[in-house]
Amino acid sequence: MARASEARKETRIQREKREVILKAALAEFAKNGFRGTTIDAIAAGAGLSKPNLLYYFSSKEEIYRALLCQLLDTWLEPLFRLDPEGDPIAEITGYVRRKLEMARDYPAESRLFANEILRGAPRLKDMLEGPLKEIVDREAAVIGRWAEEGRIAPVDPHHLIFSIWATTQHYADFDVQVRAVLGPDRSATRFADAEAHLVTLFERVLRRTDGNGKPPEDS
Amino acid sequence: MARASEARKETRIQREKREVILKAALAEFAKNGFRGTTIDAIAAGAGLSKPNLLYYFSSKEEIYRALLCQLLDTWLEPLFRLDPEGDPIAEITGYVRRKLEMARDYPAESRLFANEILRGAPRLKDMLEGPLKEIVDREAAVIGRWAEEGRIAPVDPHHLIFSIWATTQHYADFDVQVRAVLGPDRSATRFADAEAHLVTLFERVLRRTDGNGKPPEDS
DNA sequence: GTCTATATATGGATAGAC
DNA sequence: GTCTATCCATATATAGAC
Repeated sequence: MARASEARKETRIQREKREVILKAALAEFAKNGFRGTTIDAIAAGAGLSKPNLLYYFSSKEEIYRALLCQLLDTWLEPLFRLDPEGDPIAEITGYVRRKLEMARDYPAESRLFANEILRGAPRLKDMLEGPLKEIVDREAAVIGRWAEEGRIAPVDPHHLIFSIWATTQHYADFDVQVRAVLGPDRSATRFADAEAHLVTLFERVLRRTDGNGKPPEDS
Repeated sequence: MARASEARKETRIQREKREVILKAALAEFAKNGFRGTTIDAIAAGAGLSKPNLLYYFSSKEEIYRALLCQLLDTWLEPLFRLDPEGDPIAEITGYVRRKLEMARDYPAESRLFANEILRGAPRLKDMLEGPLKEIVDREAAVIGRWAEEGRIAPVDPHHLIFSIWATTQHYADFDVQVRAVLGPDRSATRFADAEAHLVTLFERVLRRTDGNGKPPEDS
C-alpha cells in the first residue's frame, strides 16, 4: 500500500516536471526549429540543469516528438466536425472562428507545426498522408454536398479548407509582420479585426448569388 | 588595359561563384532556417570545400544577409502597384495571380522569408516596420478608396492584403501538407486549381452586392 | 533526483601550403 | 583560388558523486 502510493506520487511529480519541460521546449522549438534549439535553452527555460532535464527525457529528439504528439491531439483532433444537418455558412464560419481563436491562444503550437511543415514534415508525413487526409476528405465531402445541393455557392472544398487554414494561421505564424504592418494602434485589435474580416470574407464566398442575390427557392 | 580587363574578369568569376553559393544556400536556409543550416551543407550543395566557400563569403551570417537582401529586391519590390484608375477587381485578382505564380516559381524564397518571420524577423524587423509598412499602407489606401467609392464591397484593406498573402504563400510554405492532403492525382494540378479557386474567392469577396447583385449605378 | 565534470561530436572559422 | 589541417566554441549526452 505504502509502496504503491509512493510510486504513484513519483509518477505524478515526474509528469509535472515533464509538463514544465515540454512547455519550455515548445517556446524554443517554435522559435528556432528543431536544429536551432539547444537543450541548454530548454533547460534554462524550465529552470533545470541540462543533465537533470535529460533525466526526464533521454534526448532532444524525444522531447520534440512528445511535443508533436501532444500537438496532434490538442490541435488537430478537436478541429472541424461540420454538422451536415446544420446551416452550412454558420458551420464553416464557426470553424473559421475556432481556428482563429487557436491562432490567438496557441501561437507557439501553430509555429511549431509551421516549422515542421516548412522543413518538409519529416516526422509528420505519414500523419499528413494518412489521418489528416482522411479527416479533410471527410469534411470536404460534406462541403461538396452542400455545394451540390445549392446550399452554398460552388467551391473547391479542399482549396476552401486550405484558404481557411492559411488565413487564420497567418495571424499566429506571421504575427511579427502583421503587427509591423498594422502599427502599434491597430495591432491591439488585430484578432478582433481579423475575425470580423474573415467571417465576412467567407460568408461572401459561400453565399449563393444566382444573379439576383436572393437566396435560392429550394431547401 | 590588360590589367583592367583582368580585374574585370576576376570580378565576373567571383560573382558567378557567389551566385552558385547563394543558390545552394537558399535551398538550405529555406529548409533548415539559419541556425539549422551548416556551412558544410551549403558548400556541398555548391560543390566547394568549406574554406573555399569562406573565401567568397566571410561568414554564414554574411551569406544569409546577402540572401535576404536579394529576396527583398526580387520578391517584395515588383509586388503590387495597384492602378487606382484600373478596374479594382481585375487589379486585385491580378495581384493574387502574380503572388501565386511567385509561390509556384520561387517556393524556396517564400520559405526563407517564412522562416525569418516565424523566428520573429530579427534581421527584417526594421524593414517590415519601415518600407514594407509604407508600401502596404499606400496600396491599402487605394483599396480603401475603391471601397469608399462603392467600386468594391466594403472591406478592411490591410486584412484583405493579409488574406491574399496568406492564401497564396500557403501553396509554397505548406506545400508538403497540400500535396499530402490532395493526394498524388490532384497534387499535379494544385497550382492551376488554386488559381481558379482564389481568383473566384476574391472576386466574390470584392463584388458589390447591394441586395440585388447588380452592379451599382455610379462609376 | 540533482548536481559537477567530462567524453564526444559537430560546426564556424582560420592558418598556411600549394 | 583552392586545398589540408586545425583551432576553438558550442552542443549532445553520459559518468559518477552526493
